[in-house]
Amino acid sequence: MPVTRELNEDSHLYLVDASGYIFRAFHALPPLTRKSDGLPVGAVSGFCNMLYKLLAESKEVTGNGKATHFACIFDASSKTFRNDLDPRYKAQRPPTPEDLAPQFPLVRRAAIAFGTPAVELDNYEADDLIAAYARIAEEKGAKVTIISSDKDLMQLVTDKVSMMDTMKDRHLSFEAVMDKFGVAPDRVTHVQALAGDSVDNVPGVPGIGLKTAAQLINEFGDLEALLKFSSEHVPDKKNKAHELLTFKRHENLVEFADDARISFKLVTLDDHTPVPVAIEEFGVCEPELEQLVPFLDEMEFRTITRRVVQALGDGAEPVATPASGEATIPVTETNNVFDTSQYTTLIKPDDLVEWMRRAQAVGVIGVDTETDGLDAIGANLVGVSLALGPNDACYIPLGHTGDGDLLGDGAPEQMDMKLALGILKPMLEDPTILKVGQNFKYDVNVFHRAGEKFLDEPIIPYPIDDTMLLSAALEAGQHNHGMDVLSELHFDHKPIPFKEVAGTGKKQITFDKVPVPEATKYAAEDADVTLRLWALLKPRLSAEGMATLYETIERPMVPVVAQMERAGIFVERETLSRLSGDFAQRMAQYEAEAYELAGREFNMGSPKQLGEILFGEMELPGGKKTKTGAWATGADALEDLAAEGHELPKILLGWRSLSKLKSTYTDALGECINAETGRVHTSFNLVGAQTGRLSSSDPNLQNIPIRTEEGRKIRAAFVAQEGNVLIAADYSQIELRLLAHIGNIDTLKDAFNNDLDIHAMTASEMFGVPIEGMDPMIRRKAKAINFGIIYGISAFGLARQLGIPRGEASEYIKAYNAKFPGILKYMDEMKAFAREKGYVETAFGRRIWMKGINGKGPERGFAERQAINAPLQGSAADIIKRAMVKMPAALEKSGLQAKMLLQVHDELIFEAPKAEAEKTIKLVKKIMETATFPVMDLSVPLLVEAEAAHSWNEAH
DNA sequence: TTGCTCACG
DNA sequence: GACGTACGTGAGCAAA
Repeated sequence: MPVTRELNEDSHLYLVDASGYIFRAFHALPPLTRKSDGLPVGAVSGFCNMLYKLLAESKEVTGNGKATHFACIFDASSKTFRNDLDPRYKAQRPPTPEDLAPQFPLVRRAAIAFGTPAVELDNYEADDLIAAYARIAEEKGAKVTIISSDKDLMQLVTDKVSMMDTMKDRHLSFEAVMDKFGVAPDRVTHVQALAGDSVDNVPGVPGIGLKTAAQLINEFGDLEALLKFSSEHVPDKKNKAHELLTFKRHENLVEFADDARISFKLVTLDDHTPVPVAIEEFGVCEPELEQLVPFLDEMEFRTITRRVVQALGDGAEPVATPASGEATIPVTETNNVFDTSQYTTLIKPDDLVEWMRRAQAVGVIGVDTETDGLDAIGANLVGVSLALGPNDACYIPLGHTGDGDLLGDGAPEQMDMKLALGILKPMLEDPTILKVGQNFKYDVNVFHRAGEKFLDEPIIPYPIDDTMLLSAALEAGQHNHGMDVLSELHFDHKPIPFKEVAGTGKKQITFDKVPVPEATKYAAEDADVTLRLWALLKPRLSAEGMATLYETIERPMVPVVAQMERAGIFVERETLSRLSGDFAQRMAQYEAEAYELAGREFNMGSPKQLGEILFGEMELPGGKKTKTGAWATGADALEDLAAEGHELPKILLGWRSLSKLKSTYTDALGECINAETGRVHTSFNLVGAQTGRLSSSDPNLQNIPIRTEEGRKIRAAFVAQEGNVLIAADYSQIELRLLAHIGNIDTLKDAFNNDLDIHAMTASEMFGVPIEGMDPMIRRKAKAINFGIIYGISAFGLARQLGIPRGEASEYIKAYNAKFPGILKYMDEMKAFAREKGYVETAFGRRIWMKGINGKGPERGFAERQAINAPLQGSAADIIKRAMVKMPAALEKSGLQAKMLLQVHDELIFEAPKAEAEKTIKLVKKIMETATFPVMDLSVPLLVEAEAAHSWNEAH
């Protein structure tokens, strides 16, 4: 029990922001469940460890560090007086995760068990109580340490009050606050009131972020002074009222003054909150073993129980722990030693049942599937591997078809598929067991289909984590995220290559033919590596601030995209083969004409032979070499020649486009039609692009032709099935809109807010021509420039794109920068940010690491353009992913049958019953247009155009 | 396997 | 003053 003790100048009060800690621990620490019944206790465990460490340390530290008073402060309920101030406050908070909710009462008990008061007060947040106690302690001359990393508490920092982040083992002092907010702690609330907070839904003033807010407060002193100045000094047409107040900022400060005042109240902690327990009651005492040990025991925390008993007790062994005799090395204690001889092959159902029991006890399991093919939709399940700890992995052969007695022991070679899946299913769907995979979308689909086939109902693994997605969230741009790369990088261990077990080239066999002993080594190792990667990467998520991105965008994509891959899209085989024939005929004509002109036959598909003919034999002028010294025969070069009146290049261009369409699309796509479903099932790579975009392969359905009439005929072969329509919904100008928002460029924002033709507006501004009756060529130039901006423009690139001299392009860029100075500022900021941090960020916090940003020459220029483009392309990717994640539930809630089939970067394709087309379009548009909500409200509207039709060609 | 070319956003 | 460049992908073919 805490003791009563007066506070004076020698006192030191520790205040633990317990509620804040729980949330952070929950996301940062590996999930942990109580062995006996699966009760989730990860946050409780983290809390106990933290308390123990804190109490032990503060005992040892002499002088100011030593705690004389100690208390854990909790939120009492989710509703507080702030909700009455503004109903928006924290209104968008997602519901508490299921496996976190039961831990709150346990953490309160933990605090009490450690002999520290657990304090809370209805209608107030923990932060308010902390503010009140800190004030009281300070008035008595005591020192205060607040255990939290919550920025909302930073306003309390003084020379007596400091903060400590135990997870990062870091003290936050006056300087750290200055660093974060750009103002002294006592001005923090003023800055927050202006900048707002999307996490807590504090409105703030639009267009003012932390940086601007800090500048303004430093200039005007406080919020009221600033608001007063803004309302009293109306700027005139030409002159701003103050150097820091752009017209837009000034306008917003006047218009949203009330929001700012409300925000100020929301962010200001009430340090006169009535305290439910007198501060003198917080006197530190030794925890009482009689109270603490039973609690720790009940939680089944063996390690910490032992520690506590050794530190505080008489050396006696702790109370006996459950006698399960588990020998599993905790997954968190990974090492780099791999021993494939420890892997086991599971043949007997009883052994599998025992593994399921252990999975239950450990609470997290590495899972990998082996199949007889590469695509998750066509391939069959061959085996499953599991891992529960380093070198503690097994393989369950299920569909091996090799001849003979595979193990040579006369035992049955493998378990019955149906029986094994029946045992695995409850574990895979058990909400208290976390399934960890590498590229788990593949395994999700394999399990889904195997369940349907053998158990008459799908197996839907949940909950899951994906090491590939973890790696991409943490290190996009640094390397790719295949298991081999990650294993070598993190463990300096090269897993057995697939080729080693399956062979290569013609002799390659499918996995079902691989002898079980080799299959066990290969497959179990994959599960082992995966689980070790998880133990390494998962805790880094929160530590590096990437948990929200991963949990709200990346991981939820797995089931959504898996469903899209299973759905596939119907493609008319007849249309494709008719086109193939048509193209072949016309190519033959082109070939005949080309041979005639060249004076001999040659391979038109060979750039080498082509170069020799054009620039060697025919001696056409202007030939350029590629970097390897070969003649360049790309479309640009051929077009130049054609423009000079040469016939052969024209023919080649025509032949090339047909050849491309035929080989890549009309021929290849027909081969991709799945025999069972009659549809084409692409594979989406969730980490295909470092910017966060998806990529599509086998076949790539994100590059189906559209720009030419011939190409569109291919798109017309993608159709809805009888009674359905395809719906194509695409974001209009999303990257330019994001440029307007992120770069905070008023002219662009106004244009989008007034629904103007953005390219015409640009042209009008730059060239001083009216929008009405504009020359299409002028608009085209402006459009090219707008695109160029997004790509990190250069005079060279623009000149090439528009076919104009470089000097002219240079003039355009100058004119552009003069008219839209904000964009130059955006570009400089991105470059500077990338140089300093080594990465850039998207709107939703995705990080893209830049290689070579601090290098020199071309390498650096490349990285700089990337730094300009990546936040825009990546933010657009964030947004459409958010829409995709929300979509299935929204459709279901509206009772609509529509299925999402494809994503093409800024476009989603659905198939829906004809009768529901109208309603589906309406809903899809709404979800896509509001995808940033409630976390973010862009300063420009997002516009989605959607249409329904029989074919993809007509729908787009 | 590498380079070239070209389909898409 | 020259360097080299538009950003992000995947696939098929030729040529080694």
